Amino acid sequence: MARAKKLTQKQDAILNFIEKFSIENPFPPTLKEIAEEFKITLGTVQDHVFAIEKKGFIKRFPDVARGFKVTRPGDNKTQDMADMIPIYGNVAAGEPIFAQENIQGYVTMEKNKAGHKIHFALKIKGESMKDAGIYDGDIVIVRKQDDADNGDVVIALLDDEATCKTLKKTKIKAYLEAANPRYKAIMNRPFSIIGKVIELRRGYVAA
Amino acid sequence: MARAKKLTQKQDAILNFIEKFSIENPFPPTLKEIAEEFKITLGTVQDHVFAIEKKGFIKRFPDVARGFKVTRPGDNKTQDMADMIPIYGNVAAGEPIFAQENIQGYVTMEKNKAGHKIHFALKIKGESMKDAGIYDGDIVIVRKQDDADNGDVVIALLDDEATCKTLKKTKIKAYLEAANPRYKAIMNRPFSIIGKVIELRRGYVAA
DNA sequence: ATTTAAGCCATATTTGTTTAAGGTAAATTA
DNA sequence: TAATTTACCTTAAACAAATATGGCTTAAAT
Repeated sequence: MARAKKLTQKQDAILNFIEKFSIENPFPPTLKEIAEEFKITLGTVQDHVFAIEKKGFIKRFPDVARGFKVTRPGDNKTQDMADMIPIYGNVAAGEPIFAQENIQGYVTMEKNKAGHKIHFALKIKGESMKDAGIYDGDIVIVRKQDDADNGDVVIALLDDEATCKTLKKTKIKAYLEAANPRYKAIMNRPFSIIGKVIELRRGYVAA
Repeated sequence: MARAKKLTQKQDAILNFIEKFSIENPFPPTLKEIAEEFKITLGTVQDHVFAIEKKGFIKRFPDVARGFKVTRPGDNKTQDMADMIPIYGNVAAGEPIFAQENIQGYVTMEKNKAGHKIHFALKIKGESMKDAGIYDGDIVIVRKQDDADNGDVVIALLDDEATCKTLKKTKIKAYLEAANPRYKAIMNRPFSIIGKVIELRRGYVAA
């Protein structure tokens, strides 16, 4: 079985350069540009690139200018670009949540292949989800959807206020549960789900 | 004032192709590839590309193969504001942490705040920081630095293994503390700090 | 009515980029 | 010890790709 061999130091450095270059520029480098970076000759770069390819870390497109593709074994994720998605502050009841004035900033997120504006972010207020590791001030990234599965952490609209809770579904009914013993479950009030939490982010840099 | 003019249908189609091609391949197309796609000649493509550039939707790099950059005047929020930083897996003692083979993926991060390659990300293993809201499988974003303040969550090198702990500093000595009563503080072993945790990310999408 | 822009074409030239083919030396592996 | 791998080199040739000219037609703008 073609097990992925390890790269040598030099090969690793060159792979690094190719990747960095590809991120900082809209295209991969040429062999010559690699040669210049490392102050070696074209022929030497050929050898290195060939070796790196043989070990399976890049794919080459024959006769194609800048024809590299970094294919780290075990990572099929195409890292193209990022989207900026808005962070909405938690607002008082009655006020519109998705208002332009309510945007507190942006976070970056890997671009999703399909949907476009289906994500947004929300700043968490309060301690009701503390036992699920979601703290006051944390930011959750939400995928818009009007239903979710049992046990999902969701953003629900409750009396016109957005709240973060765990969704519980029984055969009889659905309800919202906090992750903090000091809060009780919300059983008999109407709510609607506006999205599912797909990621949590917490900053440690002092405000 | 050079206001951004609108593209014609044809120009828009070509711009779209360039963008799509750049996403589906690791490099932008050549003029010839565009010509083949639209069944027009090279010269015609030159005209179109020149027009598109003049209207500010792409940037061209002179004499550079595949030297395109799509710069839609609308989404300046997208590209230039994010950096891709690598996620390193937690490795066994003795093995190099910052090796290419150890990169498990990438996360996006807002650019600037600080310098360039001073950030990396690490996947957390274990429950030792659970009471600080850092769970197994979470990803922490780390700023490289060899010292930190009392109370900072840091990544430390302990017997050649990277570990996430809270740094405690007394007048007498510095030590590492877990955030889980089942783990005791690491008091009398040598360690070095490799970075400070500045952000936490947790994915909720099913594995 | 003249100019400008949009779409097209063809050909030639220059530059960019990859590929080919050979060689040297030191370190590692069989 | 012989064979392989790594890391370099040089030179030439082939191919890829961008650029330079120049010319054609139609529709819209001044």
